Amino acid sequence: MAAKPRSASKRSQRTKLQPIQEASSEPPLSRERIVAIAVELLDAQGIDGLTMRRLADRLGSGVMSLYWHVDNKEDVFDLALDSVLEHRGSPETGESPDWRGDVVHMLEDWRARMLRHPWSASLLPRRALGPNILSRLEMLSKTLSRAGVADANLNAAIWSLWNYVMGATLTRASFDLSEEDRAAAQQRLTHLSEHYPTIERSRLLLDNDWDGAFRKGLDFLLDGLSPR
Amino acid sequence: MAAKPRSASKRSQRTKLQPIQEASSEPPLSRERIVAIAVELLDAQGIDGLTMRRLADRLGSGVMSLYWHVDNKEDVFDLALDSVLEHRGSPETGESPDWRGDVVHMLEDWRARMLRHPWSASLLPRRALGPNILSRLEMLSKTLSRAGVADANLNAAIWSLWNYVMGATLTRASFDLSEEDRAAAQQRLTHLSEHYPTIERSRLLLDNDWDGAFRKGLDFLLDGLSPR
DNA sequence: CATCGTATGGTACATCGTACTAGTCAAGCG
DNA sequence: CGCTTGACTAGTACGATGTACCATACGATG
Repeated sequence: MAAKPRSASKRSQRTKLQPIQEASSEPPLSRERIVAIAVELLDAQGIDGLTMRRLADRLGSGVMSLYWHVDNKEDVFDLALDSVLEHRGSPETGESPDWRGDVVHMLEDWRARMLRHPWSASLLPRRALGPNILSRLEMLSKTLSRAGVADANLNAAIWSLWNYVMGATLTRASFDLSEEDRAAAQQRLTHLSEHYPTIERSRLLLDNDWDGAFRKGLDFLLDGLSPR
Repeated sequence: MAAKPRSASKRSQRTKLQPIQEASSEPPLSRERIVAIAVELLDAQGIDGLTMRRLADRLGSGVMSLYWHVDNKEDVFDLALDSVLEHRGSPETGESPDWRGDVVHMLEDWRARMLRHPWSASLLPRRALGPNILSRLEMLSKTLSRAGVADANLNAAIWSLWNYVMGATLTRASFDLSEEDRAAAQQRLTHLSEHYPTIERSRLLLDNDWDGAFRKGLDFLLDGLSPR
């Protein structure tokens, strides 16, 4: 009666030997393979490009076979997101004297990883507390604590940095997707410069130095966070 | 042959008089009515609860009639989002001496509006440069400029605040939706306190004072932004 | 009366996620 | 050896969805 395993791990505990799987075509299905191909598909076709049928096609399997390894499509999204946020805890946990540099480095890596897969930003609005995220939060917490941030401010400080990174990534990803919209917006804006004179003058929407702006804003925030 | 109007305004220019529309049941369709009901539906049923069929039902119209007023479902989402972000430019544009208070007030209003419609956060990842957002950016820009932020830092400052608000709203909305997940996470975390000792100790995931944390983080950021 | 722009809505279709069901194959056991 | 069992694969089918296409209705204008 093949009881469908509960939502948790049903991954092959890889008993003795995998049955040779002659070189014919496809390796056996596995969560890892599903997630990997899902990410490929998302990278290539965007968020709407991922359908269970396409995923199965690319894996050379039947559609319903996926559901043995995965609960549903939501599950695929969650796994794909988590795989993008991968983070191996730095081995030198916390004796570097340059705490600011450490924080900046970790957060820039975080942002860069997500921007390499722009669809990940639009998946953020779902619960996302996988081990990778927790590990990053832990690193933040430890470093800030070490830097002398007061305990009463610690949580607020962590969330501030998290929020900033999420917002910046989201903004960057969505603007990147629609370069022409931005042009159109600036167009409209120039046309309506009577309504929005200040942002028109500062060319807010034409400024393309996203990385620089991210770094600068992060510096503002860290300036404010630094214990005085 | 009834050329379908281009994507722009086809809204009734309300020629002379609407044809009485006897009290039978429904007022005529209009963009405004569609958006209003869409927001109701989204509030009640969440993002997946909005379907064109349901929308038409609630409006007492046929499904395809919607498409006269609206390009497609994406369009409905965009309009709904914009309607949530409504912003009437403050009449006292910029002579208040308390620039910090002005900024905080506007951003808190922004966040509050979005949290009143939690689905709006998950719509953010799309291009969203409607007039309401532009108006808020303009206000930010003007106020910061008045406060003495250097021109070279102005754009970065604006984006920092924007990013922070977006991230904070997104985080808050997604955590709010899954209270039980948070409990489960903290459970898992307590269990794995060896891996995440610092955030376990600071009870990061149990801290419920979102409003306070938002305000505190905003203060950090504004501290860093303030010209020295 | 004829024509046209505005507006409405029914039918139909392709596509989606996935429930249900049946199948295959290897390992364990009598 | 045959039988069972459990891990895994897959075809079929169903209900839901967005929307293209088409027919229609009606007031205003000629």
